[in-house]
Amino acid sequence: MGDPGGTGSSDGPGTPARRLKRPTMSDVAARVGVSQALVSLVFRNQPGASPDTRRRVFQAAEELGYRPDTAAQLLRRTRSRQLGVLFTMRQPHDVGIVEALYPAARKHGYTLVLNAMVATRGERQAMEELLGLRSEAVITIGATSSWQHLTTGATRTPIVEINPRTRAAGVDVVRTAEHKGIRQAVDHLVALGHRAIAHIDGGTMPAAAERRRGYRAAMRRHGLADHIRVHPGDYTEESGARVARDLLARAQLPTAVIAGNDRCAHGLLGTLLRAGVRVPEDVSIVGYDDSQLARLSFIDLTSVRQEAAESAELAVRAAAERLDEGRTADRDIVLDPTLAVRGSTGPPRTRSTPDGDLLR
Amino acid sequence: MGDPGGTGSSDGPGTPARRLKRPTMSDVAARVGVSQALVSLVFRNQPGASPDTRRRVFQAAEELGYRPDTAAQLLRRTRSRQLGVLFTMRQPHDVGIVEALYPAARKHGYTLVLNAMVATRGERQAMEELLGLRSEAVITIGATSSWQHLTTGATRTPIVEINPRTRAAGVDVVRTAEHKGIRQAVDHLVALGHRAIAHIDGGTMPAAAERRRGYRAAMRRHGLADHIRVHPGDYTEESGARVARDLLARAQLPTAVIAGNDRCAHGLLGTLLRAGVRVPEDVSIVGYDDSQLARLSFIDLTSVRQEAAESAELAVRAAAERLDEGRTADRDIVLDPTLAVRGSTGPPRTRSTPDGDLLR
DNA sequence: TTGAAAGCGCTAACAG
DNA sequence: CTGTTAGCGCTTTCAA
Repeated sequence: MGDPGGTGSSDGPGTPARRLKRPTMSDVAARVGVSQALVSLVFRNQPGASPDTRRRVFQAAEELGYRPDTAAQLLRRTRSRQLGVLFTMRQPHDVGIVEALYPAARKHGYTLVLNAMVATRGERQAMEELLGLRSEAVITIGATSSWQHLTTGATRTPIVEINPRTRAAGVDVVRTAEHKGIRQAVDHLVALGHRAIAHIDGGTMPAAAERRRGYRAAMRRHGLADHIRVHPGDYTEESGARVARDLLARAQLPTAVIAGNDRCAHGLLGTLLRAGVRVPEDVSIVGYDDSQLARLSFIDLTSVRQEAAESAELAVRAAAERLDEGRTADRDIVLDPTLAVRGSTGPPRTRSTPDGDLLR
Repeated sequence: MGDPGGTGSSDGPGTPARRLKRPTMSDVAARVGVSQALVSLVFRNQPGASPDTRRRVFQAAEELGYRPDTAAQLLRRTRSRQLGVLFTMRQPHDVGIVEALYPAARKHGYTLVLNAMVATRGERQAMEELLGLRSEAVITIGATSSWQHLTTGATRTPIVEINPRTRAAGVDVVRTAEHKGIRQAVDHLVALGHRAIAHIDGGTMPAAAERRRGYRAAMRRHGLADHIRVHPGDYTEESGARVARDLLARAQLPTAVIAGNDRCAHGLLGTLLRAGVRVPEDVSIVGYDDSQLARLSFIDLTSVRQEAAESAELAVRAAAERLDEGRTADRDIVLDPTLAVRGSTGPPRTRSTPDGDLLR
């Protein structure tokens, strides 16, 4: 092996990046003996070339190792048909949405350009790049809208925000009816006989405020206002673990806890189990997201489900409506979550303590 | 709010994608009263424009909402200075590498183009797209090299594979000395007094074969050939959970298990804990990757560490060497892992069973 | 069914 | 310091 296709070692060190030019459409055209424009036709599957020509074009392309140049296509085409995606890789549910975005985009005739938000590269810079790459619209997942000002002016790129952390005007939003999800969780626990139901919130994370409000409202609806306990947290395992340690240090545990998301629930569950607390016998736990984590056999977490595929499809559709159908009014799409009941919730143990009220 | 920047609602439905043309360099140039080329200079921070001109150019650009067009830059520039990244979002360690790739690329003057491998879009298609986007080189993470044939011919794009699943010629590889990692794990366990040390392998996943071989070799080196037990698995939590259930069904548990990666160890740990087995008192567990999972307080997994940042830096450097220094010979870069000792390993309980040998 | 020609928005080389 | 010129590789329109 070593050097297929080339007299090769004429590059020595000190010869930066002198690679053979990659073949262009004109090269293919020349080889077949047709015009370059016709080759373009063939590659775009447009009518107007004889079957024989098509065959010869493809064959020549193959022989030359020709590959269409996206930059040139993008530059010349009226539409890029690309959607930018701004996402984080650390939340399992967000990853699920990204994965679901691929088929959704394809269905609407779009292609995806990913851009991750990582610590060393803010949301803002990522958005900037996406816009430079001719994304016709940008879909953000769990972002903070801190780039709002970037997309002002005459050429406003449509933005669709999935589960945004903050609310912004002039964009489409696809989100979950968080209060309904939380209410289902509370209803489920109350139906099992729980009263002391605590909540670990998500601080400033996406949707955390609504989940917190939903929890309070649902508790009050059941006449359990006195049992409302909100423990500050975020969407990480360690915040769940920390709350677990706090709870363990107290005289009484609540009989049930609704975590801000699955990762937080995981930390709570793991820490409680380690301490010898049984789940759900001693404490019931509910997560949020119904991510892959929740479905693991040894975690088996009751969790509020938001369909990633549905969010993805609706987000792409919202973008397509602006782009292809000229919609200009903002859309606020709210999805109803459902509760996936699993093994982490069950009836509370009726304690034989003299004081009848738990965690009072 | 509703319609900032525009007389607005002249688009109605049925007017697909009629957005105002975005401003170009010429527009900026016209507004300032200089040539377009000069604006280009300014934006590239090249010498050759007066401070005053620069200021005015930037101001005009700001007012117009001008943003450089990447497609045009890419098309015209001799070099794209873009590196394609082919990755999966489901392995925590791989995500860590992607994150580390951003600063590494910037340091060498490159930009990253991400392309995820998801179920509905094979490795091959992802690689195809990356090449179309003018990536000067492609870095893959945990891939199978199934795209090998795509990059043949005269214009070979350099490929750097981080922790590949299969071995290929004509590419650079950055990988871990797996046998050393496993050996450290075995040494650590043996030093603690363990003899019955089992291994859950990773099937066809990246590096699994070498870890398996390394395990066998290390066990033999300690004269523990009779205790070699390889349980088939993969790199998911459920495979660890399944092995845990298998082990629990037997008379004797091994005193220690080395899992194929952290996710697998997590499944093993979680399932054993649920069954009332204590870790590390009854069973010690070692993971592999030292991912964020391993560091969680309630998991606290002894694990073989591979530095994501180091892999990322070396991969970018390998690409840069080919691109900027004309290297043509393949490189095989092997990193030494270290063992991060945490709470999931400890001395085995000396059992009071008449038979002195465990799991015989 | 095919071809010619005109650019997309920018960079790079040169000339003033 | 600034302007002119010539394309990058492709799509699009118009003619043949």
